[in-house]
Amino acid sequence: MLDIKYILSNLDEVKGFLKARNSDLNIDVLTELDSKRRKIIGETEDLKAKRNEGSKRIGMAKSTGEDVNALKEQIKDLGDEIKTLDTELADVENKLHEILMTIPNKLSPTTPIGKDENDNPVVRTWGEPRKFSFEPKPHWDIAEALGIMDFERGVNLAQSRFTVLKNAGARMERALVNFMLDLHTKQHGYQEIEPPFMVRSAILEGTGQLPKFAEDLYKINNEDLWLIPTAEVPLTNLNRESILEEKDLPLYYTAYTPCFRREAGSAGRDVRGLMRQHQFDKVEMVKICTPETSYEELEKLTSNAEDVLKILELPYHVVNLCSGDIGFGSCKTYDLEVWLPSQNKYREISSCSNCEDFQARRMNLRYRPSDGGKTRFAHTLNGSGIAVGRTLIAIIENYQNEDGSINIPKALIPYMDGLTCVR
RNA sequence: GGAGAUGUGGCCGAGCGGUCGAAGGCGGUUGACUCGAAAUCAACUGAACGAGUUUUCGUUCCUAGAGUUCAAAUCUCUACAUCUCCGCCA
Repeated sequence: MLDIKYILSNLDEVKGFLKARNSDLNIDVLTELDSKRRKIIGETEDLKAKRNEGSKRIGMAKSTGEDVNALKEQIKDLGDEIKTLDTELADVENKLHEILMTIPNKLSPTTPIGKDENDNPVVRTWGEPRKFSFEPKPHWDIAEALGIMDFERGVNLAQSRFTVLKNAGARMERALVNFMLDLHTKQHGYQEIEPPFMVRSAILEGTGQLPKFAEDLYKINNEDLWLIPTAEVPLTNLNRESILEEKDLPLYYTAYTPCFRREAGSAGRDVRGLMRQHQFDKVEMVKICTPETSYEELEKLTSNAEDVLKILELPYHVVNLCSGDIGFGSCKTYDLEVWLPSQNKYREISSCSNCEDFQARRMNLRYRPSDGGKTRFAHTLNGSGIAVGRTLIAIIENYQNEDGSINIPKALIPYMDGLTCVR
């Protein structure tokens, strides 16, 4: 959520980035609603001050045994007037809040302007795509032949876009989770968290998935609980509604969780294989820091994610998401895209974002500066560290051999009890 | 799931329907004392919103929401959470 004061005093700027985001949201109503709000607050506070004073006088009169009926008569009607105004005020504030909650974040000056994913500039590239002496197969062919993935059984147990991992496949998924968590906790300084996998609506509003993107989420029947679409949600909300001390910042959190997404609107995309599932595993990284350091922290966060790919020796590149492709709550996002030989292109495997104070304002996450000044909203960042299922895909495809076996990346061998090859 | 108890500021803990943002303590900050520290003493010590913006004034917040009243931390109702006992269960 953006600060209403910021919006009203920078209307043109706000309209500019709405346009850059391909949003046709009309924010002119905000001006009117806000002045209406101020007017009602002034009126109701005057009345309340009058009532408080009257009530105080009644109290004093009563203690000296005076008759208070006349005084009561004087302020009797104030209560009704106040109630009417308060209701009006609540209406206006709800309307205002509703609109504010649907306005996307502003953009960093370093976020390129562009229409869609084709306009995302490549920032850097790491590694060389391997030259195959044979036609590389897609991961689903290899994995099914090796008996480490069962797509039919996944569908049978749940529905399409669910998969069963078996034997070395299941084992490698677990190995990757442990490898990533060890890397982030031991090398990168993150605290390991295991959060709830279901959260309340207010929590999803805090990070921005609600109210706008309910159709992407799974909701529990008859309860105010939703399955998390990413660990970003519980991790970022971990310190919500509190005032942190600057000396305790930055906070680094990492967690492994399954993620649940409806994938509404992606019909027909990546229907084969493990690429786009309703349930997938992810190791997430979240940071809470001061405004002064958040862009520096974004660079570090991104390189923490890159380290996973470097150590696993998977070629990738980093793109800077343009204004038309960037997420609702992010000011700046780097996507890591890993090389997939069967598709002959780079595919998203991590997304690292600086949300500045957008989420913090929604969840009332503040900190007190060391100099004792006024409380400020913290900055929040999140990044995949990284998507586990897609890493498994990348390993299978990049490490495949002509005979259908797959080598295990060096760094992963200890996590596989010394297994060097799945055949 | 059933029965009972409880829910006050960073923490502990008072609080008769009236002058309570809330006694007292702990913690924290600053100052005094000290070569320094500890101890001691003193002062200060929540947030948000609105108006003015140098000092200020007003409103709201005692788990959340609703109600009674001129007035609610204090009374009523509902929800949620915690604790104890019983049941069930990984």
